[in-house]
Amino acid sequence: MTTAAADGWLDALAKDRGDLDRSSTAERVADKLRTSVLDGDIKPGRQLNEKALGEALRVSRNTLREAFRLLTHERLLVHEYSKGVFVRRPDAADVVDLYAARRIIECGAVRRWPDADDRARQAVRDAVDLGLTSREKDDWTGVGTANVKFHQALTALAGSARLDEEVKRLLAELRLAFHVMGDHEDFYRDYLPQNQAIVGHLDAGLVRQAEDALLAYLDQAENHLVTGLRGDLRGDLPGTVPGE
Amino acid sequence: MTTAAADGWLDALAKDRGDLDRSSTAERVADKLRTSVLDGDIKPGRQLNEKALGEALRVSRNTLREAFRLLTHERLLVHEYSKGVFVRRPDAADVVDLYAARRIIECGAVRRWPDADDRARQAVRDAVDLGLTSREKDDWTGVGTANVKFHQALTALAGSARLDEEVKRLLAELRLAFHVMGDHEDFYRDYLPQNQAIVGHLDAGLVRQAEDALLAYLDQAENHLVTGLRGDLRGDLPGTVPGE
DNA sequence: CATCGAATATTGTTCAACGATACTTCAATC
DNA sequence: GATTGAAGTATCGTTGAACAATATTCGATG
Repeated sequence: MTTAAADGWLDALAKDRGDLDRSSTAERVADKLRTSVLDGDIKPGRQLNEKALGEALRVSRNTLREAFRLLTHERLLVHEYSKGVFVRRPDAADVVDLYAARRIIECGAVRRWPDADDRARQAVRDAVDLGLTSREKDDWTGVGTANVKFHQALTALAGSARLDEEVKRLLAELRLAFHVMGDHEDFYRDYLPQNQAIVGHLDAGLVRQAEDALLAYLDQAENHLVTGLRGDLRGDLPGTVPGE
Repeated sequence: MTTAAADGWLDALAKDRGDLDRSSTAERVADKLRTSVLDGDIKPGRQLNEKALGEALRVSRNTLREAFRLLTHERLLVHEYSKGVFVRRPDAADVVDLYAARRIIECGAVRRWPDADDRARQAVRDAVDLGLTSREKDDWTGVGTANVKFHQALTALAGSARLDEEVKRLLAELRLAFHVMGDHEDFYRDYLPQNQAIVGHLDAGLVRQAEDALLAYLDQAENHLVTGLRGDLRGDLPGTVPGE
């Protein structure tokens, strides 16, 4: 046995290496576009012109299209044949679908709290703590990201990387819905105490109550978004947007 | 109002139209490759040469690469930078991850049986019936597809198209695992009665028992696959495969 | 026999070109 | 005046070629 347990530094290197070969230009372009879309710099419904974007980012149309594929699969962009790609514009039906999925996944994951890995459980507590400290500093953006971390941590209780990926996609898509209805920054303010309560129940061993609290949160958040989107009845067109 | 509620035939047409614009060569190539991979015609671990495949399918490298992207996102192919794309070869860890996800999603969906749509419930029963008639005809391939349909129907109880898509991907990936361990065609034979039992419990209103039966099935199937894969210790190389 | 390095093969990326499709404009028709 | 139909324009879809970057093969060398 040359690969004894003592010299595990090889594995450590192998793990770090994962960030090295992430050098595909298409992925880098996708990263750039992803943040622009998620931050709301490119509004939902807006078309992404291949030629213009390619010239702006200094990449060829082909690589740009590969980046489009990546983001299309993440449901951040929609591709209409012979028309082009557009920033996704989720509607009320999408939000209902999204929350149906979240209910299944997150509640199922919470239920596995007793069987979950210790680090996974700690990550849930950490996410709530991060939200608390962010609130003390009046950093509401931080509260928002902490909330996302919280739900990702809940999902991770299930111990499936594939599920984690899917929830990541769902939450990113949800962020698009926020931008459609105009980005209320105070959205997460009311939900921090609920996250706290969920963790409290879990640490007390009351898994069922935690699940109910999570369900209540999801119902409330869904309702918030759906009513917000229903009130936003301007422009059914997927393509052009008046602004800019 | 010219578009009165009376003439809803327009909406019906609009719904059917969805199949018309699905005409991208990259997608058609992806369809072809997908069936080849899922049917086991292209073995897991095998590399897909761009030039050779492009000439065989009469498409350019660019479009072929777009097809690769699609299938890579479906986790049927893996892309190693500067080395090429290979048919995915799931290992035991993958199967464990896969079943962790299935447990969460399918059990959560089953639990929503009482709230589910009537057609969704009927689809579950139909899938079991299809399995029964296929078995009577000794059509074991049909039994296999019926089993897939059954679990997709269970998932559909949740009412989320996104969840349905994810489960579709999970099941496709699982099919790859079958091919890795050598494709036991009698795999589904033992599981048909279990599906029957699950539906029986559901129709009797015993949702909890149905969930337990589903869990038992998933444990059993996972174990089946994991032991099958652990016994298959030939070739860690992702690329070349001795055969052909 | 291990190592190094050249030759070869494959992938990564870009570009230019042309056909196909959708959108726009505007005239013709009822 | 509204609808229909026909150019014209802009964009996308697909291809082929080209070169750079990287991996693999294989022979030479010590």
